[in-house]
Amino acid sequence: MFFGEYSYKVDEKGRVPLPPKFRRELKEGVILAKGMGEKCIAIYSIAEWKRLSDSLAAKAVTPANLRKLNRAIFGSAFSASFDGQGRITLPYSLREHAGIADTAIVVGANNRIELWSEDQWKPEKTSAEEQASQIIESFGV
Amino acid sequence: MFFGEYSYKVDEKGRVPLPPKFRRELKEGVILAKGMGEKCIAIYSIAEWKRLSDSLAAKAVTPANLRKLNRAIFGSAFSASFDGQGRITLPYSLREHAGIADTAIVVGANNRIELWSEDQWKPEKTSAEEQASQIIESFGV
DNA sequence: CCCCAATTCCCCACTTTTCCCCACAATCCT
DNA sequence: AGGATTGTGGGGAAAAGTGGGGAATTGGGG
Repeated sequence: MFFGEYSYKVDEKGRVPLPPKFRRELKEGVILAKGMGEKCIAIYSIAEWKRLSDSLAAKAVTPANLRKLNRAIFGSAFSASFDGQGRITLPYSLREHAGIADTAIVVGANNRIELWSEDQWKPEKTSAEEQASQIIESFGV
Repeated sequence: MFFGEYSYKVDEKGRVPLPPKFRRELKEGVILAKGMGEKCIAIYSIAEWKRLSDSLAAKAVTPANLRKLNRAIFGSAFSASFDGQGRITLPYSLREHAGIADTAIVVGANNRIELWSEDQWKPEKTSAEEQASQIIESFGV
């Protein structure tokens, strides 16, 4: 389970550290993927990635459908592992998709870690918090 | 279950003690979160946090909705544990959100502990007491 | 086929922050 | 009154954040 919000520098080589608490759950490496629907990078543990892609594949009804799905899912996914300093290297295509230049906001989101550019994260954060407090108000959690 | 109101110093490192009575229920550590809607820090036991986040996540209707909700819930949460002196360290972002500088008011609120700055707490306290007495009146407890 | 350039990967180094331990004064309980 | 617990402060060791260098690898061009 991942939580918390952190800010890290991305160096010229596209390397970014993850919080130590996250690393401890990800010793065997990670899968990087485009954030589906959002302009961010999604990071999964290997196990979680398998679970996700399996459950997605099970939903494909026709073979053509499945091939297309596989292309979308696996085509934008990369595996990565940590260097001695606890950093992973972000492929250029993903950095570009998320608009990440020299600073990355690392957000724990339960079963997933997300990387955002500062500019994209600010509005997303406020709108997410608005939605959450609306739900709290109306359902009285 | 948490009761009472206490006042503690927050030192330069952002550490704050919790009342011994609270600590005894929280030996396995705590989850710190933003008080949604209020300018305070909310503290939960691990078990209570899981219960809350699960019941919130259950309210999401679409996958995009759930992703956003997870961002708000998990993104603003941090885990913390006690040092040998019974203190926890408050992340800077949470201290800032609550406006806590060198003094924290610790308030027991049933399933939750809240940390307030002195300035924010005073008006909140009076308005909470007013509302409480109104509610009690109208329900005739 | 060989060589060179560009990239990737791994290691090293430095600075800052965090974490854990120790210390002392005040308070509470017996 | 005395011992144990609690509130508060600080120091030092360890870890984390950041930056860079050089060997290994890859790909393309001569």
